[in-house]
Parts: sequence; structure tokens; C-alpha cells
Amino acid sequence: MIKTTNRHFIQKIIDDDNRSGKFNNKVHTRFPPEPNGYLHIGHAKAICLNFNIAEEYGGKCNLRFDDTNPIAEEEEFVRSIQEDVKWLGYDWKDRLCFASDYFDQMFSFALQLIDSGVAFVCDLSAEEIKQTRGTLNEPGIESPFRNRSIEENKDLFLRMRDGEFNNGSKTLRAKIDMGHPNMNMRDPVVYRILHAHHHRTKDKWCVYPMYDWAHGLEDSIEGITHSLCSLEFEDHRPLYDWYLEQLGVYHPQQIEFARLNLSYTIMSKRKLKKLVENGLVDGWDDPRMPTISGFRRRGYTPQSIKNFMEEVGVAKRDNVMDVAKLESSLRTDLNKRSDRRMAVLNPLKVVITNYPKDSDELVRAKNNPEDDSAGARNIPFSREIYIEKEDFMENPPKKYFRLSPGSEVRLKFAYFIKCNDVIKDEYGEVVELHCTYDKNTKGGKSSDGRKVKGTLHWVSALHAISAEVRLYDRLFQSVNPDTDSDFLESINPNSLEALHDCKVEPSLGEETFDFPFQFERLGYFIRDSKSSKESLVFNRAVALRDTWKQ
RNA sequence: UGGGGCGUCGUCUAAUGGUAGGACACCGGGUUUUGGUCCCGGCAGUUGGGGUUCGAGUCCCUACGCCCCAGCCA
Repeated sequence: MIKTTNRHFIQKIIDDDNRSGKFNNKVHTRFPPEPNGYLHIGHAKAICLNFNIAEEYGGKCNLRFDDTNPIAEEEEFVRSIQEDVKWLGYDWKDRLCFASDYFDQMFSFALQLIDSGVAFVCDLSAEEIKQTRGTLNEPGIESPFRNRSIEENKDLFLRMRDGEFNNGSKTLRAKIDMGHPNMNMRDPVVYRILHAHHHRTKDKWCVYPMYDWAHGLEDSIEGITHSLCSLEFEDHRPLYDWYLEQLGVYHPQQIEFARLNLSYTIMSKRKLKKLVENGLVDGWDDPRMPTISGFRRRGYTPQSIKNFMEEVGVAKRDNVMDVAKLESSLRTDLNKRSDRRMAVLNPLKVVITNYPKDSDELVRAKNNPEDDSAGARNIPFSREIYIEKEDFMENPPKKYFRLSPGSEVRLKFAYFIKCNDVIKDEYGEVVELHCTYDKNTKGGKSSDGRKVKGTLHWVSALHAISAEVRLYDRLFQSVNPDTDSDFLESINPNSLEALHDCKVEPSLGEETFDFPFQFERLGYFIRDSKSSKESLVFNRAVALRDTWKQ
């Protein structure tokens, strides 16, 4: 199961650990989201990394909610996060963990810190702490409360817990080094007072642990071996290590890797939240959102995302992945697995004048040319059909393979047709075509060996179902909107194009389905989660590759 | 200018000190009942300068560039 080549640096570290027996050859990872928003594609990288590594080494991976800040966190997010991880295909089994379940333990560990004389209760305000922290170039100033007695610290800390003090009036701080070149080591806050309702512990606590204190303890309590996190935590590692060493408890290894960035995409939860709250998108799962739920609604498959993460790799340098690579990954997956259907987005009526009136027939259509086991279906054909507006041109350029006056094309799976008359409205707009068909070309093959260059998709006007089809473009026009001064400025005003008069083949109205189809020649589409029988809505996940240059 | 990281094709990512490879993108050509897929081919890279070595992307020195850190957020 374990590959021997092209191992990324984390796998190499684990291989080394297993050779030296550092963690008794165990591998236990965790995915530790804070439930303060929906998961996005960047989280998916962390999810895949952690769960895949556990699986590869025969270890385990916990899903752990890092719910140490009641102000930002909500139940809805713990629900959606579980749904998204599950959808990606990962199973945490019975290892659903919450940092809040360890609050009692964390509190006693804090008492232990106080007992060891390396933590103190500080009365400085947030502003005063900021003032005395120093700068990047100058050391900070020690708190006047730094040398309180252990007894006093203990008493005060207990009273903090018991609700005697107001928010912000006191903190518990670690006693490390106010002159430390690493800002994180300048007597960091361990606990703060927050009289707030927690979504799980309700009103039990009014003191809450800070990330650096909590996270290492969570890892330690759960027996995590390799604690994977992103690069910005690199200079938190000394503190992570310091806490665990002071306590003398089991000590996991933190390893940092570069988070995923996508071109033309924002990955900041804060900014995504702003899009939702300002109504710029249709919720967290808007198909244009880089959230996992957005990609799901857009028509992405879990497999395509996992394959993408495999290709992206794991390293330590900052990166911006080309979103085209994600799209390519989807196409590759769906080309092999999705059934084809006929749909016309911008219908142009074609009357086949030599086809019998009041008559119709069925033609046989392969569901997937890449997969014979997908079988075939029957599609109704009749005298009046719709083709795509852009598949006809009255005055075509040189290499136009589609329909034009006098030219012959194939209607896929049906017949060859030739265009004889162009009907226009009062504005000169083409509204209808009169064509003739060759009845000896049924199925799309000529009996005399003559060939046509163009093959068009179509639907029978008599049998077609109306639907709305939504085409999406990137939400942002800037390659890296996250680094722009104002990300809202580069919002693409044309990121959604809703087409209301589309005609789709009847089979698309019949079943309920949640897997994408390929609409012949157009791309991959999925029925929108809010679609109904009365108003059918399809989302285009991604267009087919188009190398035709007009 | 303190500390922590990172520099390989346009974008990602590989390479016990031994021919710099792959993917995406892009550009050609072939096949094709999707201008899709598939197949074949092409383009293109080690941040600069020194040093060690028979040999350096890899080791050493140096310069430069980029990212992160001064929340009682995570």
C-alpha cells in the first residue's frame, strides 16, 4: 500500500519516525476545524492529507472540532462540516471529538502550570498587554502582576472560573520570556474570560482556553502522533512544545505544510462569510463558492477533488494552484463516468419539411462512449426539433463545420439534414430553419459512404422538456483576489448566466438523480439541489474543453 | 533592520551528489457520430554570484526575492 517513490516531505518524516520507532510505529492524525464557517476547498486538502495518511499507514484520523471560542462558533457549522467530510468519503468512525470535551482537563493542566510557577493571573487590559508586548525589534515589558504568589494565582484563577470577574479584566498568562524574539513566547495568554454561551458546554464556563494552549493538549489527549497544520503556525510550534514539556505529558509532533490557494478564488473564511452575508451569492453552497458544499452543488464529484489533491502535492512553499487544473480533474472523472444527454441551451427551431407530419420515432443513443456498460437509451425524434442557435450561421466562416444554407450535418444518433430555407423575423433575426432529412441515414450513418464534418446535438420539439440552465464563470476577475486591497472590487458581474428557455430531452425530467450528466457538446451538468419537478434547474459544473477557435 | 519559513518550466510538483522528470496550461498533427475523449509530437525551469567536487537543483559561503509573526482569533 505504501508507495516508495515520490513521497512528500510529511510521508518522509513519518517513514523516518517509523524506522526509529518514535511513536511505536503508530500514525494517528486529526482534522481539527473550528466550527465558525463552512469548509472550503483549502480545508479539503487538509482533510485528504490527514485521512489519507492515516489510511496509508494503517492508522486513524479523528474529526475534531476546535471549539474554544464560543463567540464565533455555531451548531450549524458543526453539522455542515460533518456532512462535507462525509461527502468527501472519509469516515472518522467513533472518533468525533470536541475540544470542549477537554475543558475540565485543560483547566486542571492550567492549575498545574500555576503550581509549577510558570503561569500567572494578569490584570492588564487587552490594550495594556498590547502596549507591553514590545515590537518585532524591541523586547516587551514584564507585567507588574508577573510575580504574584502561586497561592494568589491559584485563588484568582479559580475565581476567574467562578465568574467573579468581567470579560477582559484578567487573563491567565504563561511566564516565559518578554524578550523572546518569537512574539508567541512573550508571556502568551492561556485563558481569557468570556461570559458567553457555548454551543456545547452551554453556560458551564466563563473562561476559555486560547488556541496555543488548547491545541497541543487536544492532540496530546487524543494520542495524535503527527499534528499537521499550515505554515503560519510554524512559529507557534515552540509554544506548542513548551506547554507540553512543562506539563510532562505525551508530546505529538507538529508539522507544517503549505495550504492550498486557487487562482481567481478567495479562501478566507471571513471573506466568504461576507459574500454570503451581503447576499452577493446564494448562500454558502452557491455553486460559485469555493466551499465544499458549493462544489457539491455545482456538480463536482468527491473523486475529482481527491484526485486533484493527490496531484497538487504537499510541500512547504506558498502556492497558487491554477483553477484550470481542478476543472481538468473534474472533466477527467466525469468523462469516464457520466452518462450523456441531449440539451439545447439556446433553441432554434428546425422544421424537417420532408418528414411525415404527426409522426415520431425513437432513435438509439449510447449513454457513454467511454463505457459500454452504461448502455443505451431511446430518444424521440420528430418533424420539429431544436438545435443550438450557434450551430447555424447564414454566412459561415471558412472552417465552420455546423449548419448553414446548403450544408449537410449529422443530428447525433438521428439523421443527416440539409438546410434549405432560413426564416427571419421583422428584425432580420433567424427564427426558424427549414431543412430536409435523408431517411437513409438513420442512426447517423449514411448508406452511400458520404461523410459530414459536423455533428449537432438536438431535441425533439414535441417531446422536449423546458428547463433553466445556469452557466457559471469565475466569481473573481483577479488571479489572486485574496491579496487584493479590496477583494470585492474584482467580483465578476457575469459570474452567473441563467438561461430560462432551454430544452432538454425527456429522460432528464423523469428521475431524481444527484450525479452529473454530460450534455453532449456542452459540458457537465447536475440538477440543482433546489430544482423541482415544476421548475427544472441545471447547473453547469464545467464546460467541455473547446479548442475550436472562431 | 528581531524571529520563523520558502525560492525548480506560465502554474503546481519530482529528482541516494550522477541524463532536470510528470501533471495542468499552451502550440502542432492523427483518430473520432461530441470542434469532447484518445493517440503522437512540441514549447518551456533549477533566483544571482562565488566555492567544494571528476560531477551540484542537491553540500558550503554570499547576495537577492517572496511569505508568516506585535488577537484576550484559530
